[in-house]
Amino acid sequence: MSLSHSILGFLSYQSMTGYDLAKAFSSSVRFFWYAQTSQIYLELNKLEKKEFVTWEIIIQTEKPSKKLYSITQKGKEEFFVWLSQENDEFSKGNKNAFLMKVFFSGCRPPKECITMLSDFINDCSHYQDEMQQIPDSIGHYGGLVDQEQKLYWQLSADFGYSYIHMCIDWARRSIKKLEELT
Amino acid sequence: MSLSHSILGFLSYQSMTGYDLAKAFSSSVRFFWYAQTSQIYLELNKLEKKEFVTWEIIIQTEKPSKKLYSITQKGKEEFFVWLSQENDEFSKGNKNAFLMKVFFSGCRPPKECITMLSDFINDCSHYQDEMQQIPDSIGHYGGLVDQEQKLYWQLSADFGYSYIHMCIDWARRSIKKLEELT
DNA sequence: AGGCTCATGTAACCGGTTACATGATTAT
DNA sequence: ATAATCATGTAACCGGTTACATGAGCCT
Repeated sequence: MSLSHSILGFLSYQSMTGYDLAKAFSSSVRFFWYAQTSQIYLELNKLEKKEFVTWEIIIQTEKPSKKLYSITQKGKEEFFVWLSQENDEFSKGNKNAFLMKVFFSGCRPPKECITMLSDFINDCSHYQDEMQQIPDSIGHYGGLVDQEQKLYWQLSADFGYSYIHMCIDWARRSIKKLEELT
Repeated sequence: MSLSHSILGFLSYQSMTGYDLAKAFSSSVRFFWYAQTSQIYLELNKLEKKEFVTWEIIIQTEKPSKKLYSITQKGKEEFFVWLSQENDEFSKGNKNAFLMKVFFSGCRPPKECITMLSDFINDCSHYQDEMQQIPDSIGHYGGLVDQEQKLYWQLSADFGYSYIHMCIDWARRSIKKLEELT
């Protein structure tokens, strides 16, 4: 369970509403953890039951009222335990339907796989563009934290850039190999 | 749902038992789709209900009897529909708990993150070694299919190699950046 | 007798998705 | 009016995990 822990992570920066959290997710970590708004509200309820967060109603005059969630001491402890836990990224959790299709593409004309790979490159490029905006939005939230925190944000974003770059390179190489077939 | 479709993919090569499928998965596609043995049996039942597969009991003298599954015409059609469907790999399905930890590591000493990244590199190397064995096991199954099919297997494996190489490079760069902090 | 490979499942659970549902306030 | 933004949820579903359970036949 990583969504709940990353919610705790964001709340450790400052208190936030479910709506704020949804925006924070989509403007920073969505390239490695896309979180649905509805799911965030569900997780907040679960975290409340575990006493990792509390909330208070904030009445606003110009906007609808909102529930401002804060992390508890218990929540902070849970967060730090999670942070220092070992994780095995490579043995589990990699589900790549696209690669599965590549794997099984021997039964159809090479041209179809080339098209699929071209589409993939387009998706990559599109995603690359979207990711360019992430540093801006991180800058927007950047006021909350010190310079050192930003370095870690940068590291995770670098992974994203490197990954997408690798994907494009691989797809181009693959297309070349398939074109040699014909 | 990609597990069920990749089961159909394997069955399109030849008829297999659940046990065979589990071995085929773990010796070929496990680096981008780890499948539990029990899950494979569950999926086979579902595929049977949808009339995508049929089975017959094979009585063996030296070994326990087994259920040999075969793909039906309906199953083949379903498989090809899946193959030619568009997929958006980048907007969904990327859940990376490790990157989440990197993202939130600003609140702890850089040394701890460096350790985490070193462990990550070790995991990568270990995984890299495991992946070296995949071409051999693909060769073992290779008798089933023609040379062209093998190219696609190679492409998907190349993705794996490139990915892991990228991971190691990124982790090394990140460690350097963190060491500059101290 | 003990361990290995071969072989097949069931049950409880869980994180996450999809779709649906609602309502306040502000700006045009 | 009506669209956009702000704001919060529920219900049904689903793919996959974890843990458990069983048993045949072979080898030493």
